[in-house]
Amino acid sequence: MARHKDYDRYDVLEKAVDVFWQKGYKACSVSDVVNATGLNTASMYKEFGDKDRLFEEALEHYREHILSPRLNALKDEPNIKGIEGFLQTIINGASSKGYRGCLMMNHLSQKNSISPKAAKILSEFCAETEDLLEVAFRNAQTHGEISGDKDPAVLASFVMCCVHGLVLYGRHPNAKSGIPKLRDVILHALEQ
Amino acid sequence: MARHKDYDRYDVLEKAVDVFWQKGYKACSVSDVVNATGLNTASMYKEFGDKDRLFEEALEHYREHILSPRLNALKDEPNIKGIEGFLQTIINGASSKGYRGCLMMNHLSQKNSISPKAAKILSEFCAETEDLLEVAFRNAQTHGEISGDKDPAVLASFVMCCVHGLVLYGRHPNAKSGIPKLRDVILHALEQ
DNA sequence: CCATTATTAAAATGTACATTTTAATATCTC
DNA sequence: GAGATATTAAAATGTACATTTTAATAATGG
Repeated sequence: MARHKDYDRYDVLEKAVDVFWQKGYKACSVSDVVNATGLNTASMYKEFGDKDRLFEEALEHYREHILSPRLNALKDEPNIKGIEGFLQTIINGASSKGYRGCLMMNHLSQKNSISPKAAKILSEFCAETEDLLEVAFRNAQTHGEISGDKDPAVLASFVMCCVHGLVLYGRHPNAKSGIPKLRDVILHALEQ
Repeated sequence: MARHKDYDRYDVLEKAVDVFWQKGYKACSVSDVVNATGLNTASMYKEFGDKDRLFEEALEHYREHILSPRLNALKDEPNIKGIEGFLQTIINGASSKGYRGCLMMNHLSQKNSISPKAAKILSEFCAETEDLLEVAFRNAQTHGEISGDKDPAVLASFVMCCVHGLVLYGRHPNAKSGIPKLRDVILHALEQ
């Protein structure tokens, strides 16, 4: 048998996520990832195949370890409370200093530059989130937390749209201080 | 004296906007622009200096000929009607087929890849738009179109955030059909 | 129509990058 | 510890790209 790997796949992906997040797919070279991880170029290619696969794995890692935990709140409490908690998390992020947006949403406008599989990962995560929101809104309606007139699908779409907006709007350094105030405006749209 | 140019600056910029819009700054090579315009590489560099300046000029062209006309509605009618009209324009765009987002907002998540001047153009346009919205909201309040309790700056920030959201959310082919329905939800957030 | 100057076409330069190869080295099993 | 096999370091390959240069060509004013 042969020696063991000198690196940890998890650690490598953490760093890869970091660099892709910071620079974006096109502007992030394999060398950048190699430098950030300390890993050897050959090992990088042996482990991941090519840059596309590396990015796809980084996206999966990001979803699993960064995004999914945020959805758990929505899964555990599929009601208004869960929705408000979810929204608050996004707002806290978007108004925080050094905010870098979301690795996935940052690449929505670069769908043509990434691999089809990577593009699919983005789309599917967004769709999954919107589905969870819709379920939560439907529950909220059943329990009288929101008006029966509302369409849960439309509200889910609205919140999703706001999330996209917050994530992008949070990139304006000047706008940050106003972001927390948006919470009540957004929630008000759900009422009556 | 010497011969005249064989190309038209306006036409070149139209095409450049188109290609940068389609591919994004990093993924769009100078050759791409050269091919799209039919212009010669040397002429391109003679006319614009380098890729950064070309992109900056494309952004200015885009602002002047594509974005500014949309703001005129808001300038001409700085009130609820103007705001609703502005929002409707964004919604129509985002729900249209083959939507490519906004050349400026597409690059918000790539601010690190573009020149500082280009980044400034993005920021300033967004700030200008938000200012116009705030003025319109203030007027609307003065004329009793919205409640006196509301903070015009917060509402402007909210609409701006929704615009960012619509522009990004419109990139999901599946979400398109639901976008027009968001109009009423967004407007409802402004009421009472 | 000539001299001037700008525009062009095409090739050249140099760099950054994705990816591969080569050679050396480490460690696991037996 | 010997052999097998994987991991590494470092150099090499080939391509894409931003930018420059060279040489040829066009058209304008006098």
